[in-house]
Amino acid sequence: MPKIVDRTERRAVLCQAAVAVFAEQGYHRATMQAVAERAGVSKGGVYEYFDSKEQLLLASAEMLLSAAFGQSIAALERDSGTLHERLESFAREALGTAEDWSELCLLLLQVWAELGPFEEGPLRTMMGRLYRESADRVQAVLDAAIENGEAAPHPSRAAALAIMASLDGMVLQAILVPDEFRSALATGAFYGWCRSLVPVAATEE
Amino acid sequence: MPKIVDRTERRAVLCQAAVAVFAEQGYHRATMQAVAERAGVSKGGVYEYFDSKEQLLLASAEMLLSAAFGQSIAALERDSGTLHERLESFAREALGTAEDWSELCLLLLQVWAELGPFEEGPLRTMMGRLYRESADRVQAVLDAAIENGEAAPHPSRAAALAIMASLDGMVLQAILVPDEFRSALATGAFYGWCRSLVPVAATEE
Amino acid sequence: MPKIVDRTERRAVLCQAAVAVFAEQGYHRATMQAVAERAGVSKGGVYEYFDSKEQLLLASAEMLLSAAFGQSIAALERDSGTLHERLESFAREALGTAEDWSELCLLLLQVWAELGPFEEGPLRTMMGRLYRESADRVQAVLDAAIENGEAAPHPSRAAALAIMASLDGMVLQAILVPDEFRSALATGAFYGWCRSLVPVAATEE
Amino acid sequence: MPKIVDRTERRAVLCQAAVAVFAEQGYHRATMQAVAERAGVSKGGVYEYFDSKEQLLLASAEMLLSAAFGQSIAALERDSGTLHERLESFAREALGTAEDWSELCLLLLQVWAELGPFEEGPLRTMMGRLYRESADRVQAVLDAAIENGEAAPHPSRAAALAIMASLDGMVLQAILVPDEFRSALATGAFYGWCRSLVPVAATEE
DNA sequence: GATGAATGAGAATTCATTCAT
DNA sequence: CATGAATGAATTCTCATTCAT
Repeated sequence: MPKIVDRTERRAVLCQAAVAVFAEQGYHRATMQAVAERAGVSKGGVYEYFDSKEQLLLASAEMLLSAAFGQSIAALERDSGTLHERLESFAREALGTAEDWSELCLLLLQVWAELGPFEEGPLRTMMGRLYRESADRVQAVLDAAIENGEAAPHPSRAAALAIMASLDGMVLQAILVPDEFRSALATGAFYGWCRSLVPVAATEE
Repeated sequence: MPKIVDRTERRAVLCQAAVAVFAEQGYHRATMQAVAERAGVSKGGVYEYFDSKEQLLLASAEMLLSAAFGQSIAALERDSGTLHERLESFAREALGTAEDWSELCLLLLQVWAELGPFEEGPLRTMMGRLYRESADRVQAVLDAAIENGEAAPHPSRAAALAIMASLDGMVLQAILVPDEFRSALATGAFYGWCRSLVPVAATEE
Repeated sequence: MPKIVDRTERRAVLCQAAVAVFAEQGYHRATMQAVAERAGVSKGGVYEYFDSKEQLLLASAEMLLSAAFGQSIAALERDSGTLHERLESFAREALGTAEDWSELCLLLLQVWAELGPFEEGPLRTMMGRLYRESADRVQAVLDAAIENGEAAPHPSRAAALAIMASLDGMVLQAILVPDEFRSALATGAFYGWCRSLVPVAATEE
Repeated sequence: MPKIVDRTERRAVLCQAAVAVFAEQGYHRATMQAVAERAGVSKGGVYEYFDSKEQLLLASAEMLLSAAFGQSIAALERDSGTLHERLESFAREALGTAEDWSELCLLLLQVWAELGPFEEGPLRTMMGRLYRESADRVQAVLDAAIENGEAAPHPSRAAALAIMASLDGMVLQAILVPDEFRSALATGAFYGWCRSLVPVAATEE
């Protein structure tokens, strides 16, 4: 009669611990020991659920990032509200509040550093997929807005990528120049950028 | 009479080797041995010029990044040409050609990952200073353009930070979704974003 | 259920190995590798029980020296026998037999060399405490003997320190001029010195 | 026309520097660099005069110790004064003043630690010779005193070795329990021990 | 002779991973 | 399943020694 544990649940707990520790100490400086302790399990226990540190990073990153990206883009895909309103919601969701955001930013930095210069690798694949999917969804929203005349016709892929790029640039500002980041947040700067990148239809102005 | 060596020159050579190796393998995976070999010196030789791996990263990053940032922003600060022309030059300089750019991007990712969540640390200080200085110089250009009526009055700090953020976001695209990056480059997307972020004066249009 | 190990027992085994290796090769020449091999564990295994080589020396020295000092002084503190008899027992215990003694001497030399010129440091503290405690106990025995008239009244602290000093001087002779040491041992020289340093009461002679 | 330097003079300067550095930092922690700097020469320069660090220790120790031992024993060998007076002079010379003494003690500790458990080795040979010569000279003084009736007949070799041992024990106290050492010095304890170890002729008392 | 840059053999220490219990 | 003791490869950094100038 083996102890019944929900493996999925357990993996999630470990991922959360891993995210916290990796964000705090950096992926390479963090030890499996530290992750295990944070999760309240033994060092060896982690290996019941993940084959290696690398896989733990992969799973942790995927869990956190797909949730975060999904949530913010969902705000853009809502049925209700004008495009501008939804862009503003998106900006608010994406940048969120300082605490979670900070952990997310720090983990992103760690993941980015692990991408490496080569095409291969599961981390690249996952991150690339996430990036493209996110850009696709943003672009779809923009295309729909162009379709129904809310936005002026413009290269929507470029705009989508510009929005993505700005968002990532904000990640860095949050970490590197937090005071500038906070004031940009307060003045709604990121939302403003999104707006500038998406020309509205002439009639709507 | 000891062997004559130009210590500054020597440090530069080591930094170049370090940049290449750190970009290629990642800061933590790279060994001092590998850097030394790349530079054509012995393991111990590196320590004649840098006290630790950390200091090597700091010096390497500072050397590469201040050169790269300086060069591209200089294009923006030129006397000749319209603001738009200079923005385009800036974009071209900043994104440059694939080879050097790639190394720069990869090193940036490594440096970002080393920033850590704490306020302290020489790497943070250096990077923060570089970031602020760059933003300051971009902003100064925008302010001058507003002054002489080339650009419409607008919050220039926000625009400067938006340009910086977009640029950093491009770094990531270059590594993470290189095909999208290349096509964005081909269509002059980054330049377009800079333009959208800087509203021109009504008369000039 | 993890492998059951008695950590205290394990530390003791490692200390014994460390004592042997440090005595044989000298503290600085000895490698952690060598200690580990002597103890039959892997290099990393030592670090499960001691944080550093320095701490290993500290623990090893404390274990060996407190045992050795304690044992010999205990012979002096016995209830039975005259002061002279107990001084002789003490001398015999302290100088013991060649084998253990030699290891003890060699380790002492290593520890002394690590004391350094500064007041601070756990090794100094431990050794200072051990020295004072030993001197205190010897002095207490002398005071008791003065009290009950077995020994003539005399500065007992000075005598205790003289005995300690002579003993340490013997350590050096054992290593440096072993033949003289052995003949001094054979003629009971050290015991004789102790006697000369402790004037007997007039009536007892 | 080679620069004329007095090699013997130069060696002496280097030895003095070596003594200071070895005493201060310990033989193994001290670097040749540090010794060279203290002596005001270049790192490579030391090797003009000594083939290795080990030889530098050997020469330094011999220079310092033979001078120190010689000087104090000379006080014992003087023609003028009673044995007791000369014993007192000896004690004063040997323990000297705190500063020089401290350096001497610290170097002794370092040398002792380098003796190693084996019979061979130039350091052992030198130190053994020095020890025996010193003991011989002390013994000769005692024998002469016995001869002329100043001291009672007694095993003079044992007394000489006891004096040597006590002296070495003082070295340790000076380093390990400096406060006890200083008070022992103030009360003339060491001289007292020497006296107890050398029974005077009955008539003299 | 003197210099100090360069070398490279080591040594302490860390930590992902394994596996006996 | 879970534990945590043990492993050992890998890495940073040190420093005695050499040698071109």
